[in-house]
Amino acid sequence: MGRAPCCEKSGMKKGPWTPEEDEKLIAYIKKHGQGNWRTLPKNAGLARCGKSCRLRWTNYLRPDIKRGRFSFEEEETIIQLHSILGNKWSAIAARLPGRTDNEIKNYWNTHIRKRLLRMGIDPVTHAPRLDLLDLSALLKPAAAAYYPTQADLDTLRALEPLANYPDLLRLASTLLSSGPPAIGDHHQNGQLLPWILQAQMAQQAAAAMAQQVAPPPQQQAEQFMQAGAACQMPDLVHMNSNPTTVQQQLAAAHQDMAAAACHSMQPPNNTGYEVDSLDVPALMQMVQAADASNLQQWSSTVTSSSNNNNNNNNNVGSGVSTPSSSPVARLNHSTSTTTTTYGGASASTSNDAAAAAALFNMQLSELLDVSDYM
DNA sequence: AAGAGGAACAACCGCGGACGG
DNA sequence: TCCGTCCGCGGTTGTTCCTCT
Repeated sequence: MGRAPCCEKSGMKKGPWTPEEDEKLIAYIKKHGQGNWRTLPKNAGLARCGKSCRLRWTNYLRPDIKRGRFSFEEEETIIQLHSILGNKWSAIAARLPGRTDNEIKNYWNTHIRKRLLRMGIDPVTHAPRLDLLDLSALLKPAAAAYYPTQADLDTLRALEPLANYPDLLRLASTLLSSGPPAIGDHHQNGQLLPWILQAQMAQQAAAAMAQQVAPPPQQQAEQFMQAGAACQMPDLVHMNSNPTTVQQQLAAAHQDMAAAACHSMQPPNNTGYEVDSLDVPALMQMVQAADASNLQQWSSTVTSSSNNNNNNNNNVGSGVSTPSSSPVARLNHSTSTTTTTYGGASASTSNDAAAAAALFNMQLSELLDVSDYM
């Protein structure tokens, strides 16, 4: 299959184009328009193959090409579209007026891809890179105050099943990247073990519940709501002490994770972003309402959303969100949901799973290095 | 100031679908 | 239906520019 490269004929020039060649090509296309690329070079007096002419024209000489740095909105659009379309550069370029597929592809490979990798996000799947999440690193921030024992390492090993919940792991990654001080606010002296232990309890409880006859998701959500209400746990530091029921354990873990999420979602003060005050109780209630299966379902949304072109999807789990002002947001968001605040947007929704998803949904704007655009 | 290494970008290569004879 | 050609796409390479030491 395939065909022989057209440029292998003798006499065909390769390499960078000269201004004279550019002028010839532009003049010819202005006069005759785009047409048969194979015969064009001969007619235009160019010692190039038609393919080379076409690429030069479409990627560089076309008058409607917008050159220069990609705007933040363009970049966000690219990431959003890439999470849906994959490496369909031409399809992505079709939604970015003035940008060529080649330009977008190059920009992706040289800028965005590296940035996502730095953030621990797989640029192919747009999911957290589980292979890079070294759970032992969870202990490092606390190492100064707490030297891990063998039992702690066993605890970490027990956490392995959490890989089923990549978004929780992303949360852990975010915790790591946000550093000990933010965590220390809720965990004394920056110790992560309480959080880890609670996550482990959540995992065990989820397994225990899975062995029971699983009620419908809505019923499960109600159970968690009730459990959350039964637990008096505004005290985030001590709420993990002696939970007496499976539901309490789950609720406790969920609550602590919510608290951690609240902290992890607060961008550093020097980003220039303004974040509305977080309604922590409301957030915790949402997390309590979202059972493990819902979270898993939410996580799986990433792959399902990339397999269909459901314009109603909110891209939950993709790690990418888009301001409502962007072209993609106009495409994908049928509601008037605002994404500029973390807590308020979801507190009023009746869909608990979606609310939890929104809770964990990271703002791309904050994840990206905004200073590039300052 | 000069060289090395990395980043950025333009251009090339190979493949495969579409289409007409 | 088959075959050859055109065209476009995605991946890769090569060159230039920039930064750091």
